[in-house]
Amino acid sequence: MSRDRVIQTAIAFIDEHGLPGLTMRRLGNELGVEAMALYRYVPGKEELLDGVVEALIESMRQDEDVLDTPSDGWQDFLIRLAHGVRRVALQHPKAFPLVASRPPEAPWLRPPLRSLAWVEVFLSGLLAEGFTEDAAVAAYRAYTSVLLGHLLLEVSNHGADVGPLDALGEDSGDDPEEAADASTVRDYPVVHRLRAQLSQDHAATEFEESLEELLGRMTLLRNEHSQS
Amino acid sequence: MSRDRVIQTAIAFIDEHGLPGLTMRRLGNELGVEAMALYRYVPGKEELLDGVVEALIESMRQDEDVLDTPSDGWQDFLIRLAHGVRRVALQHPKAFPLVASRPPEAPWLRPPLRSLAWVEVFLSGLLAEGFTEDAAVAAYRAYTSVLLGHLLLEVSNHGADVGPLDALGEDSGDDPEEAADASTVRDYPVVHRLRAQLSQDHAATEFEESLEELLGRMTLLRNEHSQS
DNA sequence: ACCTGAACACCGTTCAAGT
DNA sequence: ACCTGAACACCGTTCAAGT
Repeated sequence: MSRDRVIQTAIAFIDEHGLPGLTMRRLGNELGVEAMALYRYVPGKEELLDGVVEALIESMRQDEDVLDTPSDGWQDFLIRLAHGVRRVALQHPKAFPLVASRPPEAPWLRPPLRSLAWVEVFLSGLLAEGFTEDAAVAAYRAYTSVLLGHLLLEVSNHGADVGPLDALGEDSGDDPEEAADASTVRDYPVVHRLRAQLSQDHAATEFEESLEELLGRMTLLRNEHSQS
Repeated sequence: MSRDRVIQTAIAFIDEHGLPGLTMRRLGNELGVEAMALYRYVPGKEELLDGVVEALIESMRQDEDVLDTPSDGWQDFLIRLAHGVRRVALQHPKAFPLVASRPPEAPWLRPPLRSLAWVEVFLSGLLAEGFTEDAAVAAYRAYTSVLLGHLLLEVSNHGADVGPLDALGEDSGDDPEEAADASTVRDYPVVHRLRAQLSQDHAATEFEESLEELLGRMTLLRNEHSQS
């Protein structure tokens, strides 16, 4: 038993049962122990969740496709990092919203790149590639904003169920074909007509396009001299 | 007493005490009634929160600067709408994350524009302005993604405190000057050096810039013939 | 018609006590 | 050193009972 085992088990539990299902008592049970025993390894549930977030983003360190430092240009570097974050999000769709919703340690540690270690990697990578300090910081802000918006939406279309409360064994219930019941949709003719298009999943290509756009914006940033 | 009064009181309560502080029992108390009385107006806490989300975004209807239909071009239309959403987010920073985290009724009702009514307004506005159906749908996706990413980050730097759990009367504690304690920051030289820049708040101008970029992308979308 | 009291099955967390 | 039992102060929710 160790802090790390507690946190890894919590991640597995969230993946399987959803965030609202995670309980100190149930997590203890999963580990073959009473809930009170967990307090030896973690100060409380809040800190457990912070540990989960940290473990998730730190898990990118094991990802060989994510670089510590640019080796083939800053664009390649940022693309690899973005895909690394996306992989984490898609592997843990029910846990990822925690990365967005836990209060950050500092206002400038922005989800989803919210550890000092990764911010350091990001900024020093760009500086090494010729970004000014102001441009690197501006790039960090734009980058996190795009990743957060896209991944949160993508993940919510997978296993979301992330609200502050929700049943543990919730059976998905309604036929997906008629979610947001049809009688209401019919009152909105354009939505009704575009139903098919709206339901299509283009998350992957949208991600690539947003990323490309973002890199384009950064190229401009990089070549500006002053950044207000 | 009415469903609406319950929901409005819930919003005010969240604004003041934070999301984790909201409890059926405390909300009843706020209304001078026992918790059990609320169940006459709302089926449960889940539905209460859904009602809060709906009330928040529907409150934009009262906003005179937000148009129902484009009157001065689609760009003006979308800019007004974006500022309307941002105003709601900034007026209710502690409640806004609910808009992002409640499971959407359908996968194509994307936060923060997650009501049929507003999606209808959005899409029919763009169609009336010469967008093809595919372009309008693609625009909806890009637009929601940008708004969500930016506003969630902006709001989390205001009154966030939004995690699934948190103390009610949490005293903000640490000197903001030294959040994420300094001894650790010193281990990351670039972050340490760029501390000042990282702490600056450029949310408003970043918002305008992202929006401008987004509209630029949409102009291209609008002029394409086929959209895969 | 609207609200309440009492109860149920849960929570997170503390702490003295066991081994 | 590590875990447990019992307890405390809360939750959301149900339901018979009050007025």
